[in-house]
Amino acid sequence: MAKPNVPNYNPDEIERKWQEQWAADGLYKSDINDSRTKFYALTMLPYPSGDLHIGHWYAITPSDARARYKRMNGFNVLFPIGFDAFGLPAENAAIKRNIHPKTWTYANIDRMRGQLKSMGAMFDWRREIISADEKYYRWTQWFFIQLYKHGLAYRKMSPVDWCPKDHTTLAREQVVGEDRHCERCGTPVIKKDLEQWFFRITNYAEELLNFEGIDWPERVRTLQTNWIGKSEGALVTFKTEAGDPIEVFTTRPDTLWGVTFMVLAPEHPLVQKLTTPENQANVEQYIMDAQRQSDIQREAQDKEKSGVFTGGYAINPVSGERIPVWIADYVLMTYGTGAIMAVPAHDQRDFEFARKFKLPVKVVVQPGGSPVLEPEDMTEAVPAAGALVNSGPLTGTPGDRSFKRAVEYVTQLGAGKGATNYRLRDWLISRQRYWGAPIPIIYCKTHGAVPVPEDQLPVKLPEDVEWKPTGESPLKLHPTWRKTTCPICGAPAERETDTMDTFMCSSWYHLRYLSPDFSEGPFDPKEYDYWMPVDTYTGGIEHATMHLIYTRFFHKALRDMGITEGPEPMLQLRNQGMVLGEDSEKMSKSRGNVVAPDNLVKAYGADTVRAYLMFFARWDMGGPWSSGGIDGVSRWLHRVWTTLLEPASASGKANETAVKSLRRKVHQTLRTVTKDFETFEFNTIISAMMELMNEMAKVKPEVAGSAAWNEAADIYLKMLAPVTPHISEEIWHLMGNKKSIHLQAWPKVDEVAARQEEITLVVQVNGKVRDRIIVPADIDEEKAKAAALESEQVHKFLEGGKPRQVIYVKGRLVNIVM
RNA sequence: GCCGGAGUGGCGGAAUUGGCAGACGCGCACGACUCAAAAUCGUGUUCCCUCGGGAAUGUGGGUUCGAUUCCCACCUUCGGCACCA
Repeated sequence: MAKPNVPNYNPDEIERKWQEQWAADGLYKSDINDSRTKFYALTMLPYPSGDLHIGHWYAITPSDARARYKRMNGFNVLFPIGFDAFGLPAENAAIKRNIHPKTWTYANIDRMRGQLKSMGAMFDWRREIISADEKYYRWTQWFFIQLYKHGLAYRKMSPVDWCPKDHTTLAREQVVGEDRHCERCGTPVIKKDLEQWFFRITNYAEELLNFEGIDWPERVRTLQTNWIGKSEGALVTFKTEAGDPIEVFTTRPDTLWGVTFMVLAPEHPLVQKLTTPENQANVEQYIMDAQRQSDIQREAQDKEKSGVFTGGYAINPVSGERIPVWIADYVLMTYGTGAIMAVPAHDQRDFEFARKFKLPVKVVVQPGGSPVLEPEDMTEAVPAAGALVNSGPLTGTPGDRSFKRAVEYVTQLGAGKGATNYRLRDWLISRQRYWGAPIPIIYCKTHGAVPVPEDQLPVKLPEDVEWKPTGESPLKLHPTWRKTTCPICGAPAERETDTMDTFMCSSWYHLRYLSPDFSEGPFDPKEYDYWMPVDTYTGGIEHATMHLIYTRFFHKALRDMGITEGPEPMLQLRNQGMVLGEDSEKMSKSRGNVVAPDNLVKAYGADTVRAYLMFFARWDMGGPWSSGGIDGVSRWLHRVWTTLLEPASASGKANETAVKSLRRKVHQTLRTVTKDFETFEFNTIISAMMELMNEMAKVKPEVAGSAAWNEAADIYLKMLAPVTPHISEEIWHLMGNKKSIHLQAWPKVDEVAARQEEITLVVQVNGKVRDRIIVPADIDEEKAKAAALESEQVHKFLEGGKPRQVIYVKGRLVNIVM
């Protein structure tokens, strides 16, 4: 094995040693430095669930490697870490084990901090944040108050999704699946009416659709765009016979003359008034059924249309026709106005409803080229645009203008206007939970909801509470906590007992990293001016429609208050994929396919785990773990160790071509590694490095000791440093260097050395490769073609015939077409 | 149903975006070292073959001198949304 004077590669020992040394040297302190360009690399902060799992390693270590690469490129890099420490799992776990959520959470943080340190990442631990710390949530509460003062936080009674097991309100995004179950525990959710706090994220719907100037993955932009769900149409007001307005949103104002009935959501406020006595019983029954339906598991997608007639009528404002008003659960109170105009001829859902309840179908659009539509013959709706028919004064309007003319017409009539509707709803932030930041509001009999004065923040979360589930907000049950006085009049008053959604905490954590101990405000403006915006944000795609929309909204809202600057908080976003178990299934304890990083680090060392995670899959795709695959990476690092450290066995006579070809390979590799770091293509960084090591090991007997060899070793270690920081530091020092490798500059490509002097020209006949010839790289077209035609291999296939065409692709191939 | 990914050897994956398909690694086979094994090193490894070649990147078509790459249709699969008016 190793020669006597070369130590064995012992990852455990050197990793521990260097981690301590780096900490002692303060190697990774990131401070403002006006003489250097900043780079803010942010990775999504973990939730302290107990142990760091392989997914954390997969998200964090390649991000760390890239941050290190940026640092070696001269940037002053900030790569901070912290813990998203409030939230439901702490309460669930605490209940199960009968320990206080705070105890559980902070114990987990201590363990995970140690595990994070074992990664050897370049975190500046002075900047660590924990969102459950008082010094943190003081400012979460402060932001709530700013949003409140600027009219962006409001309270309303609202039917909310409620998990009967977790006893908490769920956001729409926390209710998943066709059966609408709780994201965390899988229990089907029920509805409950509660007074809740909301943020007006919908004010920013339009701006959130604009991704100009930020480099975010297409996928995330599409997810967010669909989530916001913009549609253009018109708001049109129908009137009941009693004169009450029923406003509807339609994307097809051109079909207004085709309305044959209206449908209200069962919860619509006008239902009671519209319902005639003889329909009362039916309507009430239907509303009850509909409510239960949302309570019980909902049936599959192709549910039969259901509904009942209220007995009431409305007047079509454009035609004056008398329109029957129905209620049905396919109309949702939460989208649009909770009422629709039904045009069965041109909308499939309305069509099915009309057929089922024998309501009339009236054709008002005749698509060009198809036979004249006859309502009684139709088997489905015809949603296409076309010239208007049976449409009063608009009859004959061509399809490309009918939308616009219809909007103009209802506007003139005073019966409506063009409108934009969004699927996005305001952000519900109230949680009837203990382990969160208390909402800093005081309710006074005289003054209503009063924000807690800023100098009284934080509103501290009491520790002596009953945090086990009772169905009430735990803070409500505390004997004294809620009792306080009104900040305005001093009269006895009560605190809000709900806490905030943890997405609120994570909407601004990137700002707190800037100055975690700052007490004059949420962040030190000096730090903000230097570090913001975030240059690269990395994390999971699962946050596309939650955290990543909330944090954009937050930034924009704060910008409008003059707290932040610029249109967006994060300039570039990249998502990593997921590491699956060896069985290609999602890792889970019940499947028994969980890969524990701690064990891997023990067995192979952190460097190997880091490199393997970068190597085994495309980072944005992820894939199944392979316990055999990691051996290949481990072998490679051992090879790096011995190849660079063991003295050459034979006395090398460095011949010129060997030196040249080594230098060429080194600089070509440097070029691709540099490019791949920029583009997050981590897997090909490792394979290029492996390839170069294979080459170096091969030529070592010839060139070891030469200047070219020393240069190769130097560049190799610097390229390795971001990926595997410990082994590269150790070899670097064993080779006699004194200063840390992590303070070295990224090497520059020597373009002359990298230049290929000879190339392999592929010679094809009719598109099939028949020969490969070595030619000078700068060969011109004439010579290349001539050389190709001279090839004996080619002659065999030409069979004496004359080429019809000869195609030359510079530096690549000649294709002879017969 | 709609939107968006993905489909390449036994396996994970590469391919400068229209130009040598299968880099790199795993696995496997053979060899060297060893009494032996492990480790290490070396060689080979898409399939078929009559050893001349031929076929092949989910399937079928198209454009092109040339297609993993572009276009059309379809299949499989993974995510997201879903009675959105």
